[in-house]
Amino acid sequence: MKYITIIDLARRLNLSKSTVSRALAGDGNVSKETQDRVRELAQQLGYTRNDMAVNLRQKQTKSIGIIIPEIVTPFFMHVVSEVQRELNGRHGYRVLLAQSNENSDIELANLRMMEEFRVDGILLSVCSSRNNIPEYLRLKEKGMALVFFDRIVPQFSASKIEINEYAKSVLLVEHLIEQGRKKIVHIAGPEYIYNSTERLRGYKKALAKNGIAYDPTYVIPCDLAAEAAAAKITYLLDNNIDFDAVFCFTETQALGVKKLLSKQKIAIPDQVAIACMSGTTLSTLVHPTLTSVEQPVDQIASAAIQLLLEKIENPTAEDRTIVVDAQIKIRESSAVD
Amino acid sequence: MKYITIIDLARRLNLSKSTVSRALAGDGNVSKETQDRVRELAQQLGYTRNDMAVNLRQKQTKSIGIIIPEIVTPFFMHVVSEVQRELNGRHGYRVLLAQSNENSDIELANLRMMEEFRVDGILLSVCSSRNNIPEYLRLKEKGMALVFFDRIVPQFSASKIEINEYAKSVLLVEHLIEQGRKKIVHIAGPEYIYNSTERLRGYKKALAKNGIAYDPTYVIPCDLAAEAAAAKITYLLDNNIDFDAVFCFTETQALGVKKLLSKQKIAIPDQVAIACMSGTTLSTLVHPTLTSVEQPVDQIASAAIQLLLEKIENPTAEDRTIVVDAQIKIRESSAVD
DNA sequence: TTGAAAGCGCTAACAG
DNA sequence: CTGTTAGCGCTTTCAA
Repeated sequence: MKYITIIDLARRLNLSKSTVSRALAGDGNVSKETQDRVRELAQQLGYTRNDMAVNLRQKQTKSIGIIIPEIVTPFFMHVVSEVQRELNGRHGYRVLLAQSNENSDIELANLRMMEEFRVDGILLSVCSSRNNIPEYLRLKEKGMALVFFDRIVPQFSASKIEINEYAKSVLLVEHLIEQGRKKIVHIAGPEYIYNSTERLRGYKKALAKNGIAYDPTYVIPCDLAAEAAAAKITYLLDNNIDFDAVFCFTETQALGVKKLLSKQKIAIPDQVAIACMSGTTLSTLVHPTLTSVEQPVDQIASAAIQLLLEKIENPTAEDRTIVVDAQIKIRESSAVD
Repeated sequence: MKYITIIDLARRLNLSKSTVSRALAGDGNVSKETQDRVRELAQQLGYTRNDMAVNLRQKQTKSIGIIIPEIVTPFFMHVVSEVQRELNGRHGYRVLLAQSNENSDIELANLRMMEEFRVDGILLSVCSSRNNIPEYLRLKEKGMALVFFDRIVPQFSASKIEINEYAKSVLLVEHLIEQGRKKIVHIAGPEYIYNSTERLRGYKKALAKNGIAYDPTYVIPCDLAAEAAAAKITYLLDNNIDFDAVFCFTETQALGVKKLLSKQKIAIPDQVAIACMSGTTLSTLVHPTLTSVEQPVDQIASAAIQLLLEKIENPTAEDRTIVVDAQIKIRESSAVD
């Protein structure tokens, strides 16, 4: 594939390549007339700038990396897609994506890969808030623009987009309480995910606010799989521990719980309500009894871009945290919705 | 961020940069001893090659683009993720992703963007099998490596990964028939998506094979939204058209249908069974009555990579089509599953 | 086995 | 306003 270069243009116009370059860049130091001539020919010949050459010269790659824990949750993909759109279009950045499959080792490999690709910055949502801290530190000290989002690392100082999981959680649990639920089980996320500890905090707060005693029996840490959540519920049933609601960390867990309760002929939501937070189309379509919360994807994306570009432009800029206070919209679907 | 270059290495070792380059490349024309010295220092100083320089020199970008119609269906993301992993790892390619949001104009913009980024090849799953054909042609004639997958364009000659929708469809419909269903509605996809016409063909074939008369009333073209599918079913109900099964084009449609039937107090699957093809975790967890089919994601990904690299290496290579005959696994969930 | 030199396409001093 | 020159980091002849 033969591409037109500024040299081609220069030759045809009897100009030096510098002038052509300037004309194309809209430098100002070039006569209106030549500028027009150059641009017209460029247009006509279908010239497009060779970014590799520019980047080599400029010592940047004009590309950024996004690393997310997994790709099945539509939330992440929505953010990625939005960031991509914005960064491709307005800023001319290439966006490289990698997913870690909830595995810190893969995450590490992904970080290394991005570094090898010499991306100008990395948007990161972590698998675990402890496993790769030394690597985050190394990158940061090396001057890599590194911005965390959603799954952040609380004890690591960096720019972050934090989602107010605590507030969301309080709201959701209070919503259950308002419906008369008092024995609310919390299928929590693993403690190495910060979001999960925040949600737990919200859960406790909601109980306290409403004068319901906190019972540790009702809080069950659990990994992210549907089966794991189902197993926890089975345990409760087997031990005759009574409950009237289940608040899950993830949608997947909620699905697992729902499946199990159905199998046990336990009426949803008459006997037990199920809740989780999520912003997916699927879940609201699907869960007869699911209360959900919407994530402000666009806000998150644009905040992430802002902080990232800030760091890219000025690597020594101060770290900033933007807390996205979700437009919390409780959306209760009826049993047949 | 200061990076070590071969010149740095050369200086410290009193060698020319050519020799260093050769040593690093494992050229062979360099003494074992210098080779070792170079490599050791490189290792020690954390040298990594600057791909931009290489690519500029080599006149390629070592990057490919993937354009998919949407990102919500996990199937696409699984393929993307797999291609990414493989291409990043083994082949050192960067992978750029873009989604067209089921809109041919956006798809066109995405194609243009990939071209501007000078990707070495494009993996494409189209929105419509007619709207952008002139653009596909232009790219192909320009020498761009272009490989279609899943959502292909039958009348356009190019390398493709085709999924045997016909066979899958026959199987699924026959499965319904075996259960005693005779009045099977087909909520079809729009005719500008090839896969949808293939599935329709399969539907007809299954009926014919089993001696069931084909009734056009039962075939309802429908766009991809859940609401659209629900509306079609409403129409059938309002007009007292009797049916005992619904075979949908997409999972989303199936969800819409399910929702509507529930609302109308129609028992699933006792009165009406719902089926669609899909390979998502969600759907099997979620649909009490859904029969699904698994997509061989890895096969698709590796076939796509193979054809793409083939075209990149030799742009004049003949077009090839690989038909992926899904490992068709009917997975029937019980009502409480 | 090694080095010197050219060049990929572009930008940015510097000079005129 | 325009041209000359140098150089980003690397590979690849061509000579030695």
